[in-house]
Amino acid sequence: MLDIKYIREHKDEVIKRLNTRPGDYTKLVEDLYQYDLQYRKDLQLIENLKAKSNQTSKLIGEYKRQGKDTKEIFDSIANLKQEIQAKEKEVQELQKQVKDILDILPNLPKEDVVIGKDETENLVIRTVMEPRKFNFTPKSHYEIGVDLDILDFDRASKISGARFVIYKGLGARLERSLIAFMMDLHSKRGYTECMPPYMVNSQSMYGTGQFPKFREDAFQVNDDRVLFLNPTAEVPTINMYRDEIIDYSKLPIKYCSYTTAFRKEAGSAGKDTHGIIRQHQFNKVELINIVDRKDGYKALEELTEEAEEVLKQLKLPYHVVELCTGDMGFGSAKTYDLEVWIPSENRYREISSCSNDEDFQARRANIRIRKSLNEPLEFPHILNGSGLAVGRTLVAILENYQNEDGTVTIPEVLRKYMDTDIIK
RNA sequence: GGAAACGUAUCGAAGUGGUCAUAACGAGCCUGACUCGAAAUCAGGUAGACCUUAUGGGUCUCGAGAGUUCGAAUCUCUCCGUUUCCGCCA
Repeated sequence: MLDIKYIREHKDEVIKRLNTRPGDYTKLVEDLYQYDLQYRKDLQLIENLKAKSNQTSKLIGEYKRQGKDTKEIFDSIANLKQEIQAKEKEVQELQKQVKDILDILPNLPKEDVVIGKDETENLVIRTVMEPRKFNFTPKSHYEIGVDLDILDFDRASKISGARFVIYKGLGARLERSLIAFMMDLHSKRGYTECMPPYMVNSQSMYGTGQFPKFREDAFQVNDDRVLFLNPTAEVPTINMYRDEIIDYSKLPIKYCSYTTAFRKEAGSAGKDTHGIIRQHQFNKVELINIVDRKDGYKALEELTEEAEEVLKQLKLPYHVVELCTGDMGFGSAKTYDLEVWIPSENRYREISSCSNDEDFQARRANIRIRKSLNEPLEFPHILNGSGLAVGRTLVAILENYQNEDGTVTIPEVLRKYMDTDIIK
């Protein structure tokens, strides 16, 4: 959520910066500005009335104790009450209009982020490892997976429908090994391991920015209460601190959370229908940082390098892309994507997205930092990054490590987890 | 699943319709005094949000929401959560 106070004083700048994202935010921000202006005007009015009413009500108590007559006071208070009630509805309505707009405004892109309309204008920052030259035509991961009988799409669709898969045999073990490998790596480097709940409430979905705008992409569980399947470990991990005041000495807070993530993939019908690139259910190790606002961008570089370390150790070719304003997520102020080389597609595909949301989520989730007793509370910067998407990492391994005879060599760092050096 | 109790500040806890909500009483924490230093003791201080032409003034918050009332932490309803006992279960 953007800071309403900032919008009041920098309306035109806010419009200009938001409009570097897709869509036109001019009217929305102008409306917001007007609603807020009227809201504050009415709020003052009503607060004055309430002050008067509070004072008068106190008099009743005193008069009664002293045995005085209270009729006059009752009359004057009845009038006040009517006035307040009439005005209160207006104020609440205005307040709701302000909040409704604030809820759906995305974060301001950081000033230095490259301005562009979509992913074609993203900026490649660095490329690590040359893609391997194949002396045969590389197969796709789903061909490899089916041929080796480690991925089963047909039966998964019998059980659950489209966009589900069954990992079998060494496929299942590879997925499990990757999770363990990633968690081991990050926890050795200062991240606290975390396995949060897979079902979250709507306040949590609001706190990290999924709701209200992206409600249609969430799986909803309707039992005797309403819960949502975790769409990314970012949601439960960051919401651990919702409505909490964190002591400055606890910073930086760094978690690596492993969860299965669930997404409806609403609006991506027809995209990546083959294979496991885009599933309703997938495993992900997520890195979360909560840091002082002055450290946010240093932390973004470090977090990105931490995610890159996974690819480096697996010896997978990748590049780092700075997303342009047109391709950034809702809450992000600046994002680096890691894209891994996919031989069968002859291109790089996203395998991690590392963002600094600055105080956008902190403000929504009401997470604050106390530096000292006589300083006002501050919102921290909150960062998230995949470290990595496990299913897509498995895809990259199957494809990049495939051999001409249809077998797949296991990357060295995974062999102790896999207990074998080849899938055949 | 059955039964009951409870939700007040950092924690414990009092308050059961106005006179104690910045909030009693304990504890913790911070500052100062005493001390070579520490402990002990003593003194003071220890919410947050919002509005405001602001060395000041005001509104809101007792799990959340709604209701009754001139007035609600206190009474009523709904929801959420926690704990205990029984049942069931990995």
